[in-house]
Amino acid sequence: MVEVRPGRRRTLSEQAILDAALALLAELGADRVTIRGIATRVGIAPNAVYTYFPDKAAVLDGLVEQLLGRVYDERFTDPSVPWRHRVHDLARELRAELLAHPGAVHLLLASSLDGPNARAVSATLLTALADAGLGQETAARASHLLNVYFLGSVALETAADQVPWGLDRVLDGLTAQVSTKHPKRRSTR
Amino acid sequence: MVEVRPGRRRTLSEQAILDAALALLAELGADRVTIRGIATRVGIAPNAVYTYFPDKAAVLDGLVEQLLGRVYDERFTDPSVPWRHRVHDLARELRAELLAHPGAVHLLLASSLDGPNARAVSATLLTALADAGLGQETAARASHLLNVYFLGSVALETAADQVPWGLDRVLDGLTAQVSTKHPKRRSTR
DNA sequence: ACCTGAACACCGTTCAAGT
DNA sequence: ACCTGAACACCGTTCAAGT
Repeated sequence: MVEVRPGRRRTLSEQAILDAALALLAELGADRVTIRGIATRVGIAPNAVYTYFPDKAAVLDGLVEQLLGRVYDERFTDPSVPWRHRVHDLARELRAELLAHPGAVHLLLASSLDGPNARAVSATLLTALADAGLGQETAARASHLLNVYFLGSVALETAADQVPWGLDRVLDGLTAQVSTKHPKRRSTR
Repeated sequence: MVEVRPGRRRTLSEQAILDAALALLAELGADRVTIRGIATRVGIAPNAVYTYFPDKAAVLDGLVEQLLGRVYDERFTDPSVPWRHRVHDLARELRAELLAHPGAVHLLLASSLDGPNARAVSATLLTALADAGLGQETAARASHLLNVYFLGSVALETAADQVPWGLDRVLDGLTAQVSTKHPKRRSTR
C-alpha cells in the first residue's frame, strides 16, 4: 500500500539531503559538503539532488537554517534570568554549535540570515535587549551588532575566554546608551 | 644585456601574480580569482603559477596582504586628531576597500591576519586605544574586538549609516572600562 | 515526479619534459 | 630556474532518456 514502484515515487526528502550535508560539514568540513558528496551519502546520482533543491546555494541556505535551529533553547527567553546572562548563554551555545561544524561560520556570514530560525535567534536577542531597556529601533540595531560580534568572533577564532570579555564591552556600550536617556529603567531583568 | 633567453629567466614576479589576482577580485569577485584565471591574465600556463607560490592558499594570503597595504594612511596615526576620529576613519577606509573587492571580506575572515600589513593595521589601532587610556593588555583585546566588528559588519553587509553607530557603542563600552579604573586620563587624544 | 548515464565546462595540482 | 603539455581527481550543472 505504502510501497511504491522504485524509481517512481520519492525515496528521500529535503531533510535527508540536509542531514547528509550537516554530517559532511561536521565530519569533513565546509569544503567537503558538495552536491556529489551528499548524493553519494544518500545513495543517489549527483543530479538527482536537483529534484530536492534548485542549486547548491539553496542546499547551503537550508543547512544554515538547520544549524540555527539547533541553538534554540527555552532558557534564552526565560524572563526570570537576567537579560545579560541570557545573551551570554546564547553566545556560548552558538559558538559551540559553530565550532562543532568547521567552516560553518563562513556559511552563516555569507548567508542572508533571513530564514525562520535566523529570525527566531534575532527575536530572542530583541527580547533580551528590550528587557535591558532599549527602545525598539535601538534594540534592532543592537541585535544586529551582537550578530556581528557573535559571528565575527567565531570567524576570527577569538579565544574562549576573550569572548565574554568583548561581549561585556559591547553590552556596556549598549546600556550606556539607555542609562543616559532613561535613568534607572529596568536594568537587570 | 638585460635581455635574456625567453622561457629561461623569470619573465614575471610574485607582484605580477598578485596584481592579476587583485584585478580579478575587483572585476569578477572572489569565486573568479582562480589559478587558471590568473595564469591566463598574465599569459602563462596554469601550472607555471606554482613557480611563484606554493599553492592557491599562499596566493590568497598574499592577496589579503595586498589589500591591507592599501588602507594605510598617515592620518590614522596623526596624534593631533582625536583617537576616536582616527578609529572611525580607519573603519570607513577599510570598509570602502573591502566593498570595492566583492568577497574580499571573506578572504580576510578566513585568513590568519598575521602578515606585516595586518600587523600594521593592528598597531594603528593599538596606538589609538592607548591614546584612549587603555592599558597594554586591554588595548590588545580591544584591538581584536574592533577587528571583529570591522570585518563582521562588512561581511554581514551592515548599512553604511549603521557602521559608525555600532562602532560608537563598542568604543563606549571600551572607554567605560578606563573611566572606572583611571578617572580623567587623556580621554580625547 | 523522481531517477540514471553521459556529458559540459570548469577547478587545483602533479608529473615529465624542454630551455 | 622557469616554462609547457598532458594528465589526474575532482567540482556544479544540464540534457536526454527511462519508470
